[in-house]
Amino acid sequence: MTSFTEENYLKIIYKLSAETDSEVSTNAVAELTLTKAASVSDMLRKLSEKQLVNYQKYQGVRLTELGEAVALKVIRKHRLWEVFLVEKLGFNWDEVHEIAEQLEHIDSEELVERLDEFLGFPKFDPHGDPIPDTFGIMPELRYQNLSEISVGQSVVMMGVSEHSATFLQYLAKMGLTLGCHIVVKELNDFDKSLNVKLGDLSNHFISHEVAKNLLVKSIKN
Amino acid sequence: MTSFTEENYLKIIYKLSAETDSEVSTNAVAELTLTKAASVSDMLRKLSEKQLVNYQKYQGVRLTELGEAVALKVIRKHRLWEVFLVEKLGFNWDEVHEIAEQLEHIDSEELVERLDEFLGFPKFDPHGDPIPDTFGIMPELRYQNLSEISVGQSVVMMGVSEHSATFLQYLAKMGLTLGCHIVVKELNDFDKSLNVKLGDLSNHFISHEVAKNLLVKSIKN
DNA sequence: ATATTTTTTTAGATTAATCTAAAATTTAAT
DNA sequence: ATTAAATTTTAGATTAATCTAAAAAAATAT
Repeated sequence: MTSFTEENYLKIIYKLSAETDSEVSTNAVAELTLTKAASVSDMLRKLSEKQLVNYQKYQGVRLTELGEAVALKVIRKHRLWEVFLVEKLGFNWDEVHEIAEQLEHIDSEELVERLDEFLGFPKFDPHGDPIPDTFGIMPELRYQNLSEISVGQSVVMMGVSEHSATFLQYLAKMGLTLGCHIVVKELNDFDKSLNVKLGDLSNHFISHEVAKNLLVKSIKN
Repeated sequence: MTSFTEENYLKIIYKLSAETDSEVSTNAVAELTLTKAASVSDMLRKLSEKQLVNYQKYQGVRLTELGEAVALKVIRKHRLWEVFLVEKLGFNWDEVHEIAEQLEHIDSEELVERLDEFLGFPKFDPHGDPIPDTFGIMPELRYQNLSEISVGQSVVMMGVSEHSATFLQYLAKMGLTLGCHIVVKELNDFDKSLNVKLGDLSNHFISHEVAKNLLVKSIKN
């Protein structure tokens, strides 16, 4: 069995591995778990004993296949519950993360499968993140950041890579929701900020910081 | 804040208090929490410091108003989630207890209220137990046990006072579900077992042990 | 190549929840 | 009203997860 705490470590190691595609450092894990490096060292030793990670002192950590399977199950549950909260209970996309952080640790395979079915086997969560299937398989979607798009291009918003409530609220207020069309009108060289026109024809100023966290797909002409 | 563990203690003290309507003994709590009396003593001291229970050494324990409010919130969540699992996800009534034991500790007022609304503000859970409202108010329903019903009487099944999966499966197999009509045909004096006829006209033998755990309401003629 | 800085690990404590064994208190029985 | 039995509490350990401070290792800079 994996504890609530162990699951959180695995989830975070998974996330960091996916970003960097190499060994994950103790400090990086400490930052996301909101603990100290000393605590992480302890936990990595323990996860290593349980065959959930490959860990060599001072050399960083990687998930084993087993560890990755556990992490993907937690991520699957997190994302399915987020869909439930938004689609069925009417929460906004900026309100569901904290609750899903709790629900993701509920332990019942049967529950997950029935929830999946109840929701109509969704493929993406309310932030556009893909939902792993029962076998932990999740399509790797290679979207671009809005910050990489050149002037004149049209794109569709497919996801966000930052999930804080303030960020999500800011986007919603601007009308930036999943699926919306964006045309890059101007790129301001000095700070890389953008002027964009949305599908509803409204114009907006988007900072580079924000643009980096918007995942988009080019529209094929 | 109350921990997962503290909430379980409060819930169990609530249950035992409701049954006996007097101070609850350390041993009784130990039995239901599946811990030892020594552990319970420790926890009672701690809950007492937090003003959640009134506790005098060697004299048993009672919930304070605060403690009762917390217990009722947990019970509300447990029963609402059970309704969700049965009504929305299609679980049987004997499959939901363990899962609800986990879900009842999810901490979000907003979630509970929205879930309640989503379910249509149910008044009873799948076992016939009443669901406390937002304010912790729960009608006290004075049903009779089937074991107290005399020969010739007609009753409707309103609930069960035993929630184990085996018991619930046994009832379901016999056709004893909430709302079903029962006529007591015979009382066998030597073991107090009953012969009954159900609404579907099937006849059944019911042991005293089972009859004691069936909550019924007389039909007014 | 050595010294300095940064990162990581170890050592030793702390907190929550539990346990066993022993002591204290209450209840029951003669 | 004692004594015996049952219940409850305390004392002292244990486990999981965390911490701070110090030591060790790795990375960086001169």
